[in-house]
Amino acid sequence: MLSKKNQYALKAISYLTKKMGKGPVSIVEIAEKKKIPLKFLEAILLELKKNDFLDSKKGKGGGYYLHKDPGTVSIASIIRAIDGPIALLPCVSLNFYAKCEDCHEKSCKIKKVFIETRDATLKVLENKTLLDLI
Amino acid sequence: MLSKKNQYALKAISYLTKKMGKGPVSIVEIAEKKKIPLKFLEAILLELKKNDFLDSKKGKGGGYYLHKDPGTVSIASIIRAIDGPIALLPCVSLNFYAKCEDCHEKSCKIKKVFIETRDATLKVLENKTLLDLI
DNA sequence: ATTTAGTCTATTGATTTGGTGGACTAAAGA
DNA sequence: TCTTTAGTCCACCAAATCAATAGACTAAAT
Repeated sequence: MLSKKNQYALKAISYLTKKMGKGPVSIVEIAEKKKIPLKFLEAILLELKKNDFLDSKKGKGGGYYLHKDPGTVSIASIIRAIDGPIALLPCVSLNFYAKCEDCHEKSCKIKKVFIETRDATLKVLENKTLLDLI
Repeated sequence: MLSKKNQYALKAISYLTKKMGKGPVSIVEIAEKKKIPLKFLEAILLELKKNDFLDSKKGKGGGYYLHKDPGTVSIASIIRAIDGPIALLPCVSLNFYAKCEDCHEKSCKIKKVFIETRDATLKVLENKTLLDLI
């Protein structure tokens, strides 16, 4: 399951996608509209900004906004930025690979099942973008 | 990602599937062969037994064994027994459904994406069985 | 009766999750 | 230039979960 943080992140960025082109949106507005704890959302938006999904403007009239073409931002990339691996096993993760100890069998059948699972999952998540959230 | 517990569970049950028909296998043997901490494995096997995946025999010559047709035991069912939900959001889980607060929009687009994801994932995990692990 | 092997309860240390509080900095506008 | 607005950064926290471990108990075989 995705963490609450990730669920909030998706709600927030989806909201910003809808509001795209209408100028920056304040954290307070997003928090109220999407019912997300303010300080928690603060941290989440900052993280999304550091991962280059969002940009922000300080001071009056400031806030966060999406600065990328929403059609090019995959849902998979957002999940990876917030929660990390999408694959169910470290040894089949494309972006967070870690070899599993004692899996000396050259062709681990467990691995095979989870590669197939990963591919099925990613086929959806890599091809869905922010546009699919609005 | 699957918990370590779940990874151990899969290794253990896969080992027992290979050894099927050859009588009970002791926890100690499984622990050594699959490099799983003994006491942790103990708890895991007990849980798998309580979920009716395994049966056991006490005393000398005892141990754990698979008592079901391995072709009928899906990988999805094992994951659910140990880690719980496979879906990425509570509100799209088939077996562990929980409604998400404040998702008053009748057709939540986020939900839609994750239903599709769930279905793609389950299409693999529901159709792979213990036979695919050996 | 002894050995073997599973069962049950409970505790534990480390890490992650889901937050909160408060000080600081940059920008706009009067 | 002062005030207000709004993002940034740091530090901390309680509760839950994870990954085990310890030890006493029970059932079966010889």
